[in-house]
Amino acid sequence: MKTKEELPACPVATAVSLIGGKWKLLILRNLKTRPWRFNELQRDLEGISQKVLTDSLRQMIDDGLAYRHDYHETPPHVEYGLTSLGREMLPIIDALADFGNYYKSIIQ
Amino acid sequence: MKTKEELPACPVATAVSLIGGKWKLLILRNLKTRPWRFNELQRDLEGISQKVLTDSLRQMIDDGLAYRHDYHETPPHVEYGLTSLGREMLPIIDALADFGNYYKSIIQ
DNA sequence: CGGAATCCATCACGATACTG
DNA sequence: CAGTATCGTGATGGATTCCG
Repeated sequence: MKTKEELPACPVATAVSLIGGKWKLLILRNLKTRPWRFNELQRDLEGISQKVLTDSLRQMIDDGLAYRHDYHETPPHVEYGLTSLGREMLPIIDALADFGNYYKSIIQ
Repeated sequence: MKTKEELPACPVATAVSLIGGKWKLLILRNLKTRPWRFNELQRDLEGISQKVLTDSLRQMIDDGLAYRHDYHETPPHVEYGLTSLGREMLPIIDALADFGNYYKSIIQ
C-alpha cells in the first residue's frame, strides 16, 4: 500500500498509477465476476506471461485492490479476487466497457 | 481510425487499446474542460516530452478522440480538443477521478 | 498447480538539437 | 509557438528453465 505522500495530487493520476501497465484493467475485468485461479487467469488473458501475471497480481495486492487466498492443498490451489477497495474500481471497468461497445458501434 | 477487425473482441480491451500508454488519460483529463494549446499542455503535464506529447495527440486524433485546429497565425497557434467521440470517454475520466479521491481518502 | 529465477528483447519514453 | 529529427535508455514485458 502506498502512502499518501507517494501519490500524485491529481485523483486521475492517482488512479492511473494503480491501473498502469498493459494488463491490470483486463485482470480487473476478469476478477469482477468471481475469484479466479492463477492458470485459469493466464489462459483467459491469452498472451500474458507468468511473470507479468505474477507481478501484476502482486502489485494489485500490495495496492489493496486484490487478495490472494491459498487453500494449502496438494496440488496447490490459490484463488485471486477483489477486495472491497478493488470493487470500488468496477465503475471504471463499466465505463470502459460502455465506451468500448459504443466505439465499435460507430466505426465502419 | 482503426477498423472493426483490428479491435479486440472484448469491449474493455478495445477501450484499453485506445487509452494505453502513460499519458493519454491525463491528456483526456485536461482536454475535458476546454481546448488546449500545445505548450500549455506540455507545461501542465509536467514530465512529458514534446515527442511523446506529439505522438500521443496524433494517435488520439487518428483514433477519432481528439481534433487539432490550426489557426494559421504567426506566431503559430494550434489548439487541441475533444471530438464528440472523445467526449464519450469522459465517464471513464470521472470514474477514475472518483476512485482516486476515494483511494486517497481511505489510506493512511 | 502455482509459482521463482534468470535472461533477453522491444519499444515506449525521454533528451537534445534544430526549424518554419 | 509548435513542432521535426535523431538518438539513446530503461522499465516493461516475454521466453525459458527449474521447483515444492
